[in-house]
Amino acid sequence: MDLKRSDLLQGTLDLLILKTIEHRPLHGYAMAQRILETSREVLAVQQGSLYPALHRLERKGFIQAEWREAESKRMAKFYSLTPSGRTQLAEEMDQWQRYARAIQWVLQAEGAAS
Amino acid sequence: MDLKRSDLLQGTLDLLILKTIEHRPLHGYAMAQRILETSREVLAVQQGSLYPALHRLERKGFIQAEWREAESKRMAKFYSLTPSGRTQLAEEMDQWQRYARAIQWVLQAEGAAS
DNA sequence: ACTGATATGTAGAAGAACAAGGTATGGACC
DNA sequence: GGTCCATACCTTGTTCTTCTACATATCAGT
Repeated sequence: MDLKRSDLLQGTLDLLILKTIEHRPLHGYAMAQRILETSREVLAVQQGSLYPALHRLERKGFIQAEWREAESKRMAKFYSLTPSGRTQLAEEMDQWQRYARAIQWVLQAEGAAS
Repeated sequence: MDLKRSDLLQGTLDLLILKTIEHRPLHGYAMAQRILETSREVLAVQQGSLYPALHRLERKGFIQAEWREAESKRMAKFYSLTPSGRTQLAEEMDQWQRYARAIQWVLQAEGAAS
């Protein structure tokens, strides 16, 4: 019952979103599917996390939206990276590598001297 | 001004603490130093994060405290892993590896088909 | 007597993610 | 025509973690 209730590492959602639309615009629903796929079913982004995050990123100017017709023939909001979003993506990738490496170091540290 | 104000990846602090006392008891202050060292100055655990985390972990039964004299000749609270804490550590290490790998997969995913 | 490193702690605020709910459209099937 | 499901968007309220900033005390050295 005291199980982890978090599907995501807090702080990585923005990075995942930005990365997912790096090469082409996508709508929210498709992003979640794509992240689930590329993470091999590990990272399940909830809609209640996704949409607020998209609005946050848009407000900060990192992504911009445009209504277009999706493959399904339904209207959907396609988000694409802005130039500032591209910069942000690069920074967040750096940060992630930095933290992940640092944590790895701690996990591999020797038991220490007596 | 919109800089990341987080020194840590949310959700990893417990893991770092548990790992740091895996082989010998330590007091809080020393844990923070040790994490800073082993992470090569990357992970700076704030005192306002550390002590509440220790109390949380103790309340959950993962660690236990004992007052002892530190090298400095001052009294300090030494925390050690309980059996249940050892199990928890193993689980959190698994989780971390799982997530880190998954995120790496997303970051390395191909730009996708047309 | 003062300073700096050691050592523990709390209060308040911010922020992210989650659970759970709601709305609506298009296609397929009966 | 009616029903169902996958698609697609969104919000509200809650929980949890961490941060900033502060408060306190001891010990060693000057």
